[in-house]
Amino acid sequence: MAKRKENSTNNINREYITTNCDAIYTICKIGGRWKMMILFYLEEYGTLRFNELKEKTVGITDRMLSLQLKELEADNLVTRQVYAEVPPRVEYSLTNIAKDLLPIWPALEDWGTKHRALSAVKQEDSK
Amino acid sequence: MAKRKENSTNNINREYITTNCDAIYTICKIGGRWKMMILFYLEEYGTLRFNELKEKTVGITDRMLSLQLKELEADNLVTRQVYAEVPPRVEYSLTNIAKDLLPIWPALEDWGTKHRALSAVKQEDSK
DNA sequence: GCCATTACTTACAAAATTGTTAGTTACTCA
DNA sequence: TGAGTAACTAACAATTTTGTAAGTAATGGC
Repeated sequence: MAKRKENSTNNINREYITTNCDAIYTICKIGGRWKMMILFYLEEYGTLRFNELKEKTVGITDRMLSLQLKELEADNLVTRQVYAEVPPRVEYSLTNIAKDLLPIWPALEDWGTKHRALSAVKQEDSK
Repeated sequence: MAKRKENSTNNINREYITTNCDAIYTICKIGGRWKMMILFYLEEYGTLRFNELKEKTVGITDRMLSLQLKELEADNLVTRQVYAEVPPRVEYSLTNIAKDLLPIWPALEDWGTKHRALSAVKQEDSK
């Protein structure tokens, strides 16, 4: 997200919706293109440096990784540890509240798996 | 979503990610601005007409409602019943696979509630 | 014939997100 | 002196999503 126009209808609608529904609020927090992948890898490895995340996250660019990490940090889902070295070393890891998301993951995956299978069947049917 | 450019990096990344992670796939299916609200109201009322959905979904326009419903239908989350009357009557309701999402809802809400509370505290702290 | 009704669609515009390319910083090591 | 490194940032462009405003169709009732 770049800065948003405070008073655009678009932004007003988003605000209204996320303020009134905590489930949508949740989806918004993790809905960025690369966010769930980042969370996933941080969960798997515990702590990762910028470049390590970049290698694992196929297709991501420096810029997007930086943006997504910054948002995750601002949302308190990820912590950023800077070591005063040169070249720099920066380590990212999950916060506790981010870890609280993990139990929901399997349910999301299962539904996705099921839905995908169902869609595949429908595709076949319509041949 | 309007039609996508098949071979844009943007689209390729999305495809790749959603193809390789069912949890992200799930989030994508329900991530449209108004989709969760629509699903929510259909769950609450069982069946709703276009205009009924529009009244309940504060801020939505005809166009957006139409778009979101069309995607939900294409994704098999919503069924569309047309009655051959004039003026037209069209009724929307949830499919079974959409209903399978409902058990995940509370977990999403709880996390959102918790995260929001935590953020509020942080706001206070930094004053 | 004219209006009202419902569920849309169309053409356009604004806003938000994502991607591309080329830096920058500050220090270390050869 | 000059290259190399890690973790970024900046300027810009493309793509995607969302919103605005104005129509359309078919029919019943006046």
